[in-house]
Amino acid sequence: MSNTKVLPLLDPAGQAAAPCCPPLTERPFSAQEAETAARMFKALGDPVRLRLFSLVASYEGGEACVCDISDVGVSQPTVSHHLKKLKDAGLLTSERRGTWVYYRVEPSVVAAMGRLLALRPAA
Amino acid sequence: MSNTKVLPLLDPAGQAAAPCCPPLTERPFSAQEAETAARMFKALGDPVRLRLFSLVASYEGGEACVCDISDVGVSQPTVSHHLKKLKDAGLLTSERRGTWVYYRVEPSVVAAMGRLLALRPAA
DNA sequence: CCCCTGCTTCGACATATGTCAACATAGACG
DNA sequence: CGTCTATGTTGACATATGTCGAAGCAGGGG
Repeated sequence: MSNTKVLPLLDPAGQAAAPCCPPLTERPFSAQEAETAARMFKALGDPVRLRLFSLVASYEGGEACVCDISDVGVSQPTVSHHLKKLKDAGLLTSERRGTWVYYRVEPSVVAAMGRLLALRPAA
Repeated sequence: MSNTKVLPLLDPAGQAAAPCCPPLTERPFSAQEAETAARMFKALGDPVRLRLFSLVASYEGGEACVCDISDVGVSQPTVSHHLKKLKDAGLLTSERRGTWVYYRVEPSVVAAMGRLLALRPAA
């Protein structure tokens, strides 16, 4: 269960890993920043994708093959389609090992989304 | 007239806004949890809405009237339409004061989204 | 009282999206 | 090779979404 690296989420210094955007409260987003960030949020803006994503994220070992997470109430091609969207958005990565394809979460991108949502401390 | 719904995300009693869902990594989302959370992410999944949201979030005093943030490249009715979506998702609140309508961020909902994106420290 | 300004709602439209069945591809294993 | 299993791709289709112009509503001054 132990692991090797500290996730960038907890790093107080600005991370170069996920370049997209500053916190929402810091300044208005430019059109291009908004375009980039919206793509990530849109990827999580579907119930089926969100379930698939949480299935991968919470799976033992931090990765899951498609066969492990296909039971979300839609057909197999649809699962594949959604996984591709999550991958295109940078939220998941995939790797084929033998017969199966394993998906895992891309921590830096998720951490960037989290930082983007940070609000100002005290109002 | 339209299918405007009561906000499902805000508990009228508890301001503490029951965070809809556990962190993504804790366990797989149920269908209903995914439905609820996806609505929030979807609201931020459009570039124009994200710009409007960051405009409000970063505006001096924590609030902005529509006239202050209408310059995002779409028509004024479209701005109003997007603000309504953000409001329906529970991300913004609005208040009319005289001639102008002011929007501000609902911090508890944004915070809940942030918590949802938290990754495990070492997994 | 009437009209002007700020904002929302309506109606219409083009495009994007989610979904499935059918087909295609990639390895594994006889 | 042939075939089986696990995934991905294609094509089609219904629905959702983003957008605009026009019209409606609410307050504030003249």
